[in-house]
Amino acid sequence: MKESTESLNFIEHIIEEDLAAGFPKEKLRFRFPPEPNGYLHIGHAASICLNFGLGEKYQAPVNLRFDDTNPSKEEQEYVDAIKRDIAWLGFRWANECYASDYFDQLHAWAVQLIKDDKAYIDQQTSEQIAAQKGTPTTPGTASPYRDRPVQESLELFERMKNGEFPAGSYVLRAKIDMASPNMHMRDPILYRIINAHHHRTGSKWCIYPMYDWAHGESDYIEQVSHSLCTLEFKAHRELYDWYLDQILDPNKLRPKQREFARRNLSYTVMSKRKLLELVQKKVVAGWDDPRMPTISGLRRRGYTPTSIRKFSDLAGIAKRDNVTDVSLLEFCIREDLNQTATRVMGVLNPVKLVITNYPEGKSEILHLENNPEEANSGTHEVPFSRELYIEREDFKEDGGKNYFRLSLGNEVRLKSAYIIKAESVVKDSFGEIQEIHCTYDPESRSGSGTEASERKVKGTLHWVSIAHAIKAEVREYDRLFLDEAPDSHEEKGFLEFVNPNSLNVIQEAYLEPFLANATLEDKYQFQRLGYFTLDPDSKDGKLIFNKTVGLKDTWAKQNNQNQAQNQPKAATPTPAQPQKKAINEIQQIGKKLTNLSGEKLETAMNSIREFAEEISYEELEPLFGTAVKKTGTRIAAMLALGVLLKKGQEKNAGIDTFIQSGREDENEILKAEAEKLN
RNA sequence: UGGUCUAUGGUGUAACUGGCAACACGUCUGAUUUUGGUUCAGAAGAGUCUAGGUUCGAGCCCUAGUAGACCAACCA
Repeated sequence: MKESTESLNFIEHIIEEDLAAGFPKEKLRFRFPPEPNGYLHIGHAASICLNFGLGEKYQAPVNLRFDDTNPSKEEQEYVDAIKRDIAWLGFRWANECYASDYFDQLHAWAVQLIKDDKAYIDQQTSEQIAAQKGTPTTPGTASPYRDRPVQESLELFERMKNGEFPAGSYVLRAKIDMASPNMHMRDPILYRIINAHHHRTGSKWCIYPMYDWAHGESDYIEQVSHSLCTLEFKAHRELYDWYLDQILDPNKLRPKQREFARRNLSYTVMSKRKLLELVQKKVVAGWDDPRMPTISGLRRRGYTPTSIRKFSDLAGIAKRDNVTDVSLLEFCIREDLNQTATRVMGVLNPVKLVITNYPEGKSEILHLENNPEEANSGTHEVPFSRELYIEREDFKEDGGKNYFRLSLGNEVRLKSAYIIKAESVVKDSFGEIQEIHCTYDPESRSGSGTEASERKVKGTLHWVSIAHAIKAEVREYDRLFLDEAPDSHEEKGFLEFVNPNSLNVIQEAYLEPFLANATLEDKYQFQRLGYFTLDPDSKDGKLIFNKTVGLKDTWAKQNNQNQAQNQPKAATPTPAQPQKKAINEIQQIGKKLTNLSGEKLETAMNSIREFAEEISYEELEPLFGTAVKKTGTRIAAMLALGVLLKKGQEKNAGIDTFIQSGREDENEILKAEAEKLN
């Protein structure tokens, strides 16, 4: 159970308020309403976790409802994928519903609307209707068919339903208000003719309800109490309510729509249309490509339901535009996998290491802890022998003092095995290292309890025995886009930011033999490298592992920083930061002034004086009116004024008043500066 | 240019009916460590878009700006 001190998001506040106002808790009901026209993504996870999370929190039913009102875009494949993803996330829906289940009811209500003279049949082209709609700033004009007699509309609607007309020839429109400032209220379309096979109703219908008509009424039919959707539907709310008003039985629950901001993730895109484009243009291998932000992509990549739910929880729900840093998602998966993943060893970029004093032909079985984070996780066996692979990056002939890995003459621990010392290298004619020759300390075997085994050495390396290693393909992934928000550029399409190196395939990695029995469900930590999971492309005899996410790597970070520092200054492109105006700088610095003291204060005041050299009196004058409590800004203004006066600015009434007010202020600094100018 | 919504450290969210701006990620130290992981201890970083106002007191209320988002599909 959650603690009562936990902070609530604004949706939860609304529900708590409703409850406090007397809404019965047992009538709470939610729904998640996807359109089956694409796969679910991490943005949907926000909505799924919100709705189903609310259901769990209040013990309320949550329906899964497919908004399947447009047969030309929707497919059974998507229905199946969506159900699979939600179930995988660990949520259980109360009912599996379809808007198409309500087509008969919706149609009956539409007929009633016509009879009530609240709807009419229009027979203009979509262009004509669009033109009459007006713009957000100018009112629309009425359709010439707006006052068609009720009986005539009724007959035409019936004939539409019977398939007597071609697609696009007639529509049913609500009769609301062509002058409404809300475009959605300008006689919106309720029904249109579509001749396409529907994944559930087949060819029964050739007229299909529009989203607004179907959605709110579906909520009503299911007696959903809180209909939560994303912000772009805010403007639809008025129509949602209008439709409800037409059919509402006052004895029944009236659903209410509330809107929250959709969740964006940095370095990716989050719209089904764009994701579909990536699939269709073969930028990625499919909806479940591990680089995709889809639930199925993340699953294939190795993300767990726990991590995704945790992410949704941490990211929260609010109403402002956002781009959540992907590092938060990565934190969530690392946190989960650190607790649960089995530790193994694998070498991705091998170099041969020979232990010269280890008997040829000998091998032994060592034991590797399955998970140091979990006390009873046990161990598994790993073979050791004279010839091993280690990572090429784990050896340098001369490493330097910050290099904890293997270098000539230095000792290092082989994880769960022995301490070794590098003695020499064998190179080919290009100078490339072929073999590293070392000696080992036979007394130092891990866990043997000997004094030598307890010895502290700086570094520990992972390794595999060449004779025993199994081969596997390993796929490493980088962000799919190079830009933090690839679809936020007006002049460039998101595809221009695709990262050409988002996939790196290692054809032949060497893994400890334990991994031969890996299953798709298993999660591994390749020690010192990251988390990996088996890809479904794996076949008998050919293992393929996906890298879910790397371990945090402070060493790599440190290296990158050093490299950046060593680069000549001209090569580091200074971001084209628009130069702030001097007056703004002064305001900025001034704000913080009252929090500073000593040297910092001195520095700040001096930089204000410097910036003041570049400003005009006209720019400064408005600051004289700064509220009394904003002392910092007033000090800054006083300092700047001092500079201007020194430069020959004439005193005037405004200046005198400002100086006088400063002299009378409680703040010592302000007082002192004002005195100087008096 | 009409309507609607939003604005809090680098990022994402909190802050109850006005009462010392909090948490997480990220960043940076240091300790521990047979994973340069984990864990632990700590630090820096915002005075809440701007300017007024109400108030003993404003991130929160009021006014006026500014910036961004959404709205004119027979899509959802």
